[in-house]
Amino acid sequence: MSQGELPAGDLIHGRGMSGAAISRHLKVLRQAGLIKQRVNGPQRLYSIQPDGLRAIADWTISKREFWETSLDRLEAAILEDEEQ
Amino acid sequence: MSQGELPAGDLIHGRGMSGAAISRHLKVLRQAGLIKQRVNGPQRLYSIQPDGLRAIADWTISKREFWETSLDRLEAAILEDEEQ
DNA sequence: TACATATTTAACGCGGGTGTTAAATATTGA
DNA sequence: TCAATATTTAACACCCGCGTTAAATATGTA
Repeated sequence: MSQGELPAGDLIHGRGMSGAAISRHLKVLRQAGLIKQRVNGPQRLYSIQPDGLRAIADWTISKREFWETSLDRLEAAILEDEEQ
Repeated sequence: MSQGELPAGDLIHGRGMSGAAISRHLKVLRQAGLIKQRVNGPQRLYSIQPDGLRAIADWTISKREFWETSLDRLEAAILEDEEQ
C-alpha cells in the first residue's frame, strides 16, 4: 500500500487470512486515521494517509532524546556494576 | 527490591493485589532468571539477579545503533515528504 | 504432634485481541 | 429489477494475560 492505492481484495490474497479479518484490520487503521478509503465501483481502494503516519513519526522522534539518555544511563550503570 | 533482599510479604502490602497474584509474578520473574529466591524460615527472600537484568540491558544497548539509524531514516523521510 | 505464619498452587472467571463462517450491504451491468 | 462481485458486519470461538478465592505446602515453635 505504500506505493499507492490498493483495492481491499489485493490485500487479502496471499495472506492466509480471510477477507473478513483483513477488512476489520483496515477498519481499525481507518479509524486511527492511518489509511484512507476511496470508493471505486464495488471496490474500496485503500491508501496511506500521510498525516496520520506523520503524527506517529513525529511522536517517535520527539522521544528520541529520552531514549538516548536512557541508554546512556543504562550503559553507565552496567559499566559501574562491572567494576565491582 | 533494587536495594536488596525483600520477603515476598513486603512486596504484597500496599500494592492492592492479592498475595497469590504477587507470588505468580515472582515465579515468572524467577523462571526468567531476573530474580533470585532464598529461603529464610517460612519466608522467601527475593533479590535481583544481576546477570539476568544485564542480559536484557546488553541486548537493549546492542539495538541502539539500529534505533538510531531507524530514527535517522524516519526523520529524513519526513523532511523529504514535507518538501512536496 | 499440632498450630500459626508465610507463601505457593489450583481452579476459576473476565476482558481484550484476533481468527472464522455466514449473512448483510453496496455497486455495477444485463 | 435481478444477479454477480467486492467488501463489510454479526455472531461466535479461542487463547492469553492477569486477577480472585480457597486449598495446599513449608517452616518454626509450643
